[in-house]
Amino acid sequence: MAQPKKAASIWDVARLAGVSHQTVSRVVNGSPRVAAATRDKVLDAIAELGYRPNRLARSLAGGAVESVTVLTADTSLYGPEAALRGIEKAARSLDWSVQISVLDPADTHSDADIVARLPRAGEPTIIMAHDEPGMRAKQVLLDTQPQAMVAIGPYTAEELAASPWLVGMDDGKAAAEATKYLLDLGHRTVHHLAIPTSTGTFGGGKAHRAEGWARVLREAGREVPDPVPSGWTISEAFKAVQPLVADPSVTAILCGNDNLALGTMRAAHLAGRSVPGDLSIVGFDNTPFSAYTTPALTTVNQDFESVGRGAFELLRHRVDGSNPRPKPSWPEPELIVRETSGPPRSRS
Amino acid sequence: MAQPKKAASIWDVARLAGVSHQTVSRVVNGSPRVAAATRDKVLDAIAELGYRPNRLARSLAGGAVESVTVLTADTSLYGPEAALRGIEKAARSLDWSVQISVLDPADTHSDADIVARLPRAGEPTIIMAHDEPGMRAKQVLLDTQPQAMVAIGPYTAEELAASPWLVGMDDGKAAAEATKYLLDLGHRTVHHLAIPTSTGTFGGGKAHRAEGWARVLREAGREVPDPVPSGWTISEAFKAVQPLVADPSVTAILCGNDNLALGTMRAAHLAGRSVPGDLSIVGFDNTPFSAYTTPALTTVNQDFESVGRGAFELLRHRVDGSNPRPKPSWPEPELIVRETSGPPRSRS
DNA sequence: CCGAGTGATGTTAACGATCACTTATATTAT
DNA sequence: ATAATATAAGTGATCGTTAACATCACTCGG
Repeated sequence: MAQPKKAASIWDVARLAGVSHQTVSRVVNGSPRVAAATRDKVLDAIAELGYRPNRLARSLAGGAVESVTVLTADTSLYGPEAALRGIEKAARSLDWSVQISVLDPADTHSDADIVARLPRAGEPTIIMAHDEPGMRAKQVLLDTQPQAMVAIGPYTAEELAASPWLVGMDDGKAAAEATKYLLDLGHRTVHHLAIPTSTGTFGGGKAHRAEGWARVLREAGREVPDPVPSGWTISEAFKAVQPLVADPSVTAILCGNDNLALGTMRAAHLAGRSVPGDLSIVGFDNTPFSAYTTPALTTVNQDFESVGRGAFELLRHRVDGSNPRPKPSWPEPELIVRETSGPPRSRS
Repeated sequence: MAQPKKAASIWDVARLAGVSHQTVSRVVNGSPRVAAATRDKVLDAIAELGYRPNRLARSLAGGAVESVTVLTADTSLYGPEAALRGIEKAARSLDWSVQISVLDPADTHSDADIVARLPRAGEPTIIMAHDEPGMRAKQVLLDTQPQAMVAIGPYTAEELAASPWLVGMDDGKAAAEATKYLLDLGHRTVHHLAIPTSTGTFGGGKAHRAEGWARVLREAGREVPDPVPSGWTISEAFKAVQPLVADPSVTAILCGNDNLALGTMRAAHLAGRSVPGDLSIVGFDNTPFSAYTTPALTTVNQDFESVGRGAFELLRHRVDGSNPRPKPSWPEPELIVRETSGPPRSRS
């Protein structure tokens, strides 16, 4: 039944309580310099008017910042989605608000476009830098407001050392482990169905997972087959992986993520190849569905939610330096062996 | 290399261009009352300083609103996530910004807590009202700022007529169709693995999908088995559905969403029941993975993204009345028959 | 040749808060 | 009693923008 008139401001509260607006501000912000009696009067007035501070005005006036903007390209991907969840949780616990803005890979964003996403100059920002638009945005903000940005992405130890604004996991190492596991199982080599690289064009930019995989094969003296490029979606993977499942000499495929693995399983099934008998499949990310496919997917667990939280903490540190520089702290990627991987069928 | 000094304001631009700040404002907002020469001067100054308007200040000053807050309980669910994507796209195309705030089902939010999520009183808000916290938030905002809120949720025709702030799909009808389909296939009855109801306690609140299912069974004069309550996650479904898959008299299960269906498929597999031979399974939502499970899941497609876009348009209409009252326009839910459903094995 | 109309700018006052001071009152020390 | 010091509350400026109104220089019709 509230009249849709207009919200109460700090002045309305002050008038009703018979004090100055500044005193109201003190009460709202929990200043100790206010008499108990006055505080109660103000609190009553606040309750009666249903007053609540306008955050916009607050941050305009130079109060606490209390907001983060997340720039991401693909919210339907499990990784970014989980990381976003982590950011949101961490932010909420401190009463920060979270804005999201999606970078559409379809349209080309000028640098100005990207910056225009932010509600104001210097807005604290977290970028999901796992693909081309994300990398682009990362670069723009790095040039514009390096102190108020953090990027989430895969990294190598050297990259992390060089980039105090980077948070993420060592994808290369995780991929290496998974590859080693398959080799130890007795596979002659391991094929790779790869997620798009950060530059969009395969072979161009960084591809941490692919690099880790290739390194292990090289070190083991095995043949390094050409990685097969795929898009992010299951259906793209399904199409891309066809030549691999059709080739009986392929006995193990490391997939760039669980979506790709699911597409691969389906393709293998339709091609009449049994998993893991004829073909071992390993995914990446430990997406919720991966434990419930049949056969259940062997994959690499990644705690994206913790990474998101870590990114938020780092950002907070960089923006106001209040909290101590947080150390990245989350479980290392870990191989979870389920049912889609096994030794190759002994040949001849 | 930008000095992290401080962002340029409209005054800085004005000074550099040798005009008043208001003229800059006119240029920025595309007012026609500005001489071409002046406009150019201002534009140059803007470019030189890298100026961009501060949205906070803008909306404080009574400018266009340009922001929506989305209140949701579970971003990991496909429906809300897709709807959020739709909202974000629609918002972005109009240069609105999107805030999200997650209602944690774990903690109990007081009404004040919920309102405190909003950056300011009267903030345009979209609520995902598919569970208890969402319904609660819906009610609070309905009391507080009915003009600036829209809820997304399942509805029946009557509910929609009564609630000009509601957007969503007719889940009951969709569930009815799926049930009818299974009955037509020859199943004696259809069991139901149900998502949590909007009040959290099963049997309490609305459960549109369950109602549609039950109605069809009743109308067909079939036995209406007790629906089996499940949580939202695959693992909860896997546990909850055990009695159903263990019972050989159960030949068809309508699942409240595709996650539950996946859990059911897995449970059926482990129980040694073949799908669809021994057991038909139908899901809900047409989650991306559903086409790629083996066997591929029969499910009900829902265009959540369009619903999200519709919610945004409706909100915009309600907030400023500028655009015409949008009519809900998106595809009806549609049954997609794939491989998990078929006629029951002829008994005896 | 002058008042009205028009187009391009400038001026001032919000918007809703915080911050840095200043002032008034109460308490304590000398 | 008086100065020194806390403590409580008020005043005014400020943040970056927009809205509303004021001003100024022209042009035009009578």
